[in-house]
Amino acid sequence: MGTAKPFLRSACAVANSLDIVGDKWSLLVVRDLLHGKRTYGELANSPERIPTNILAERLKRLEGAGIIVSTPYQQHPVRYSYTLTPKGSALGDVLLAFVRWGQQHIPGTMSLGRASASRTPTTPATQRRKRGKRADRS
Amino acid sequence: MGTAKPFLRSACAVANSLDIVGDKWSLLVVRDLLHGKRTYGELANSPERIPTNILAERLKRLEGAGIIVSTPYQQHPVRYSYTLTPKGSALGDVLLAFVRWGQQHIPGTMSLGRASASRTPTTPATQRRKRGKRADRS
DNA sequence: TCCTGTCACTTGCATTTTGCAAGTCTCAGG
DNA sequence: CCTGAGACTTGCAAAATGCAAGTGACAGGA
Repeated sequence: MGTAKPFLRSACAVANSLDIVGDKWSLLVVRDLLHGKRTYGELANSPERIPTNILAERLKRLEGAGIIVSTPYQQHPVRYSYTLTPKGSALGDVLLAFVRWGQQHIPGTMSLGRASASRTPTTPATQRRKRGKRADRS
Repeated sequence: MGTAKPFLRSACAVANSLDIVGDKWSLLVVRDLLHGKRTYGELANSPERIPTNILAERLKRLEGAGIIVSTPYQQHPVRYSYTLTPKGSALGDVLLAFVRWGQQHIPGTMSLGRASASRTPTTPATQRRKRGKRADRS
């Protein structure tokens, strides 16, 4: 008997993509991860101020969807470091499309850093941000 | 001088784009419009079956955002025909990025028609679908 | 004329999903 | 012991979403 409902809404790639990352926060988390952020705190401190409960839920969802992986970087209070899988990194192209559209059609917006794409002659990768600006000495 | 808060969440182009089309339905409406659908009924009959109240609201929102325009094609019971503005058509690139990502990473998905982009050597535009009137009771 | 049907929306809720604030846990430092 | 920071959880109140049914204006037929 048939594979039980393979798709949520239809077989359309767009519809299915939106079922995974089609909300207001998921792609922003991916953007931050693409920019090198790795911890919960770094993600929570992005300028958009994602509510912490939503961040926690999105991280679980994205992991469940194979877009990110979490690896413990500390044991006792288990703490995870989040990074993109190839599937997640591939969303860079989508991000880039949004950046281009936004910059072109929403006055005043800008791309805070680059969104990494296959081979695009934009942003000469001249950005080097020191990580952990508040590297607590501990 | 009111502190004209220009941005909802931040100046990031991605965040602002998502504030406009970052929900589960808006981009599907744009997709259909890009595929040539023009009336409320055609949009409502897409395979994803968007709830009619949401469709009505999205159309208003998209028009308010300058992504679509509605022109009456009939007077007495005023009926509108919806079409994309250049700003809306430009979302084709975002759609295309989603299609590519979906096809690559979500097994079984496909692009129902093409999403129109600048210059991309994909999908030789070989689809011609006639609008059928019988949809229910199959 | 009256009845039926279609198209394009609206309205009324019930269910979900956000968002905000505050709380919990664990460990470090003083 | 006390305070504080990091990483999450929990508790709701406030939207947003989804479903079904309703409405208004005709077109077409009996």
